[in-house]
Amino acid sequence: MGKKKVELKRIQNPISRHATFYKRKGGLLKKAFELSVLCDAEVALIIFSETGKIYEFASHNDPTTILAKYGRQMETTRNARPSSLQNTENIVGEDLESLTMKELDQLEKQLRKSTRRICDRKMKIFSQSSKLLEQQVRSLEEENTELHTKFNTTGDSSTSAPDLFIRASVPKTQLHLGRCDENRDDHSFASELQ
Amino acid sequence: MGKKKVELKRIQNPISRHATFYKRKGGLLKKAFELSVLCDAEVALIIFSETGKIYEFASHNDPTTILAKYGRQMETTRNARPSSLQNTENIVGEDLESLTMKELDQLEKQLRKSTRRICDRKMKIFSQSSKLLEQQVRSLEEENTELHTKFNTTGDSSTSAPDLFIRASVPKTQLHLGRCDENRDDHSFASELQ
DNA sequence: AACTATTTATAAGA
DNA sequence: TTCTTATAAATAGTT
Repeated sequence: MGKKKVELKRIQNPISRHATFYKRKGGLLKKAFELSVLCDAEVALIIFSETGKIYEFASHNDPTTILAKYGRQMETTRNARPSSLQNTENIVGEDLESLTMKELDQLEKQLRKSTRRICDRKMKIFSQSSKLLEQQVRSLEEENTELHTKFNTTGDSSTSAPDLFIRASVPKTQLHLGRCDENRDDHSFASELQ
Repeated sequence: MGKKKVELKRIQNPISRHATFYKRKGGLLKKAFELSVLCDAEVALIIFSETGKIYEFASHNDPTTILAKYGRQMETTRNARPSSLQNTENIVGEDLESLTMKELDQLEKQLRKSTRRICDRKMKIFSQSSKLLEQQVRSLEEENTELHTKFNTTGDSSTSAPDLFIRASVPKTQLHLGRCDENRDDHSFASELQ
């Protein structure tokens, strides 16, 4: 729609290209706005110029929110994908660019779960070792007391001092630790999308 | 551009509204495409119809990627905001809708950091208690041995058994645990946006 | 969906 | 960029 019909290909002359960009950008934004008003539709439009300048239009919410909604919709639409999620471990830090939001979310969930498992495991190891150590202490104390009684000897004060300190710094309630991150929120990013 | 000039407001008649949506949607998508080709610009357009149907156009990458890029750009643009991040604790689980991607990212980082701190703290407490318990065990063992030697008595086998088990299940290397989640990736979501 | 009468967008030029 | 103008495109109302 101009004095001449234009071919649909990249405009070679940089001046013309920029001029056309300026005009058509305005037209596109205007039409996006009109569509949203006339038809009560949700519209998000983002334009990057060659120089990286950004132009946007969003009808109802901000573009990010609309993107989120878009991402959620896509979840249900895109059914079959190269299923790269089976061997999750290999993906991390590598091929993230090619993953959908849903896949990234699943990945994050798995990583969180793994971290939690590791943490749980470490806590369990500690908890067990503590239990055994305490058991050993009790056992030795008993034997010790027995020996003292048996031979009528008085206990050395240097051995009972640390015992008091331990009871003060590690109360029984702290030893029942449960999960490492029991308070984490279970709501993942994608499931919060609106 | 039609037989009559139209007022810029929601079209009341649902039939007309839908017809107009259908036509203008096509026009908008076409123009978005043309702009991207003619001017070599990156364009992302997402349209939701009243009925929730989704229509999209994305020039270079998929809309998600372009919108992610948009989000990153916005970070540097949007400078001053009602600064609700000072009292982070109050936000979690409440007002998330109103936050920008950057703010959400900061929030996530803080939560992760908090979780890590809690975990670190728990590990430290355990580590210290373990150290003290081991110290106590050594001390008691010494005293015990001393007593046995002193009175020429043989040690009870039931007290030395758990000791062996502990050494087997909790090797020294495991006791130096460092951070609870030392292997976590430091790359937050927003900083990965391209 | 198709058909036109019109309105709008915009290419080229200043 | 911004304006002007000739022309191409889009589309409102109708079938």
